[in-house]
Amino acid sequence: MHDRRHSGLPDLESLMGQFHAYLSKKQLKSTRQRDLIAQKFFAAHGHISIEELLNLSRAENPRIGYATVYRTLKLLAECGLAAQRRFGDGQTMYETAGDTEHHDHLICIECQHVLEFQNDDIEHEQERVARSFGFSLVRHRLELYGLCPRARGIKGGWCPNEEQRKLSD
Amino acid sequence: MHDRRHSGLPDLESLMGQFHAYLSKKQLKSTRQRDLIAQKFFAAHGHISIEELLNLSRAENPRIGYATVYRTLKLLAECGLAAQRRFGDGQTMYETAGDTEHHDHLICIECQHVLEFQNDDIEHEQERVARSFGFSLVRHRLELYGLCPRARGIKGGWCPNEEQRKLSD
DNA sequence: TTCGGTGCAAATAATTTGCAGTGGT
DNA sequence: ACCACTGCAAATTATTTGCACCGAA
Repeated sequence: MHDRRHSGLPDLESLMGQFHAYLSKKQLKSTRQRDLIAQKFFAAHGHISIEELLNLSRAENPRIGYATVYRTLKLLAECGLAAQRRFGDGQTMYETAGDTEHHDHLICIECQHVLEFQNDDIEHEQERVARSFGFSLVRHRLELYGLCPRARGIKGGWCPNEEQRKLSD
Repeated sequence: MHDRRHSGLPDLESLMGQFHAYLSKKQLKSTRQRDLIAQKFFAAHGHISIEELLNLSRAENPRIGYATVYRTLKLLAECGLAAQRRFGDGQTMYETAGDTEHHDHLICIECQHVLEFQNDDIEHEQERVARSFGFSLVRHRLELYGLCPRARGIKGGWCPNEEQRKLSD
C-alpha cells in the first residue's frame, strides 16, 4: 500500500540535479553552502525544521547562518523540491516534495511524532469530490491526528517516537 | 452535499454555553471581553485571523487588546471550540470546531477562496488507515487545493469568490 | 571582473509575558 | 475580599533584510 516510498524515491543525485537545473535556469549560482544545505535536507527526506537543518549543516560547516538556510529553503520551495508545513504550535517544518511521491501524515497528539502513509482510495475520492464542485485538483494536504498505541495505554505498545530514536542512534 | 452548513450548525447560544461550562469547570471567569470575543468568533463561523477578530471586537469595545484575543482564543482551543490553522504563508487562522460538525476544505489556488465539504467515504477510509497503524483517530485536517471552474477558463464558470460575495451582501 | 551569495547583526512580525490596576464570584 | 483578568508595554521567538566582504561564472 505505501512501500512506494522505499522504491520509487528520487535519489539524492537526481534531486540535486533538479535543484541545480533550477538555479541555472534562473541564473543563480550553485555554492557550497546551498549544496550542503540541500543535501542535508534531501538526506533527511522527512520532516525537518530550519533549526535542525542548520545544525546538520553546521556539523560540516560551522559558519553557516540562519539566513542562508532560510534563503536556500525558499529556493527549494520555489522549484517545488521542498514544501513548507506548519503543524500544531511548533516551528515551521519543511519536507521534500518530489513530484513522483506524495504522502499524508498521521500524527500522535501525545508524543508529537509523525508517520507518513499513502492511500489510493482516499486520493481517488478526493479527485471525485473536487470534480463534483467543478474544480481540478492540483494538490492536497491530509493530516490525521490521533493517539499511538503507546499513548492509548496499550502495554508494550509501539510508539513512533521511540521507533525514530532507535533508527537514528 | 454541504448545505448541512445552513442547518445542523450549533447555534451561538449553545456554543457560548459550552464555553461558559468549560470556564466554570476550570474555575475561570466569564468576562465581558471573553464573551464579546467568543461571540464575534462564533458569529464569523468561518476562518478568521487574530487581527480580524480583534478589529471586530474593537468595534464594540475599542479597548480590547491583542493579548486578550490571543488568550481567549487559546481557551476556546483548549475546550475544543476553536482550531488553529495555518494555511499557506499568511497569518494563523482560527475556525470554529464544534464537535457535531466537521468539514474539510476545497481551496482555489487562483481566487483563494475556500469551500467546505464533507465526504463520508473519505472519513471512513481515514479511520481505517489510523487503525491499521494502531492509532485511534481524534481529528483530522483535509485540504484540497485546485482551480475553480472560472479559474480553469470555463466561460461563465462559477467562482466561489463571487458566490460568496453574493451571499454576504 | 562581475554580480549574486554569505554571514552577521539589526529590523520586523507574530506571539507571549510581567505587572499594576480592574472586576467576577 | 480574593484572586483571576485586562490592557499596556516590554520580552521572546521566528523570520527577513541591509550591508560589507567573498566567490562562482
